[in-house]
Amino acid sequence: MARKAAGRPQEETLSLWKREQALLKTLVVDRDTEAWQRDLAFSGLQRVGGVDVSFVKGDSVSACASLVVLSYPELEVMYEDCRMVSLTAPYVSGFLAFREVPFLVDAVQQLREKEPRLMPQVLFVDGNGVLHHRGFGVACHLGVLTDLPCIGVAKKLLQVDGLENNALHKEKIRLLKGGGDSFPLMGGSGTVLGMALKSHDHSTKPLYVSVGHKMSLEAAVRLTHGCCKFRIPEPVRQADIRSRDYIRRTLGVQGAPALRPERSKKAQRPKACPQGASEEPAEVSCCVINCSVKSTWQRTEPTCPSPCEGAILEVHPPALAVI
DNA sequence: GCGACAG
DNA sequence: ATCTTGTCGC
Repeated sequence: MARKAAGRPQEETLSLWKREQALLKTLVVDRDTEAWQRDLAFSGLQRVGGVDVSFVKGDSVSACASLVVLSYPELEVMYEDCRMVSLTAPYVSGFLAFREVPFLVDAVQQLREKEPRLMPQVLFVDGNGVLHHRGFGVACHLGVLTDLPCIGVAKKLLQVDGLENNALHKEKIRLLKGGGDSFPLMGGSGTVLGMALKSHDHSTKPLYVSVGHKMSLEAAVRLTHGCCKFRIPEPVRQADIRSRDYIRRTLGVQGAPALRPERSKKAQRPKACPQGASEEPAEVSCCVINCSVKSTWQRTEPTCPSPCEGAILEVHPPALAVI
């Protein structure tokens, strides 16, 4: 049963979301905080993570959230966690995080509790970081809430603060010679918001890299290039492939195209395969912990008839918003 | 009516 | 994000 998309949020909700973004934005660290980030070979970096959310085609509510961890520099998958989720917030440009980030935070929290040794040292996020309407895209949001270094990687240019995908921009793209070449994306205020990166030699379309959290733009661009076997950085690419595959396996061969949420419970088992122990991946329990952030959407729209002001009393890394 | 629009 | 097969090229 394909559920309908939630409509556009009320203006009041968008105001609350903007306030939350403004508050959390003050916690973003846009410089290198780890030793490996300043090393030319990234020595000390062993695990890179990627997250993604894939959707069920006729359904804008059912989706698969995935978190993968790859070894660096080999880029082999060490950990994979896919789970079906029901999205409550609609997609609104500029507010992507309110739709997807609660489930990604949950996935990181699971990993932190069950397999802390596999915690990635940096997370690649499908979407922008500070290259955003209000300087706080999904990569910043996830970074602040998890306290992990994050890199925003978008496939299309978000045209904000004077940035335009115009003829001049396209010409700059055409002038990129080989993989690793990039040019700065300067906002109207004179600030460099991100970089357009040719992720490998034969890629026509660039990647738009921006700082998410706890990492400089220079290191973010260099590491992104270092994680690209193909156009899309391998951590995000694997998260995407595996989440889509998970949906196909879960909803595919059943005959009836109807969604069966009860089946997903059985399938909720992330596999951890440290050091290729055996062919059979170790089972990891996967109970969902309700200690992570409730989305503002869930707090205000369906459940709170009276405006609960979305007051945030306390924020600290990992910055978990508390009502 | 027209352009914009991360995922 | 998703709708969609084969096809052309390295």
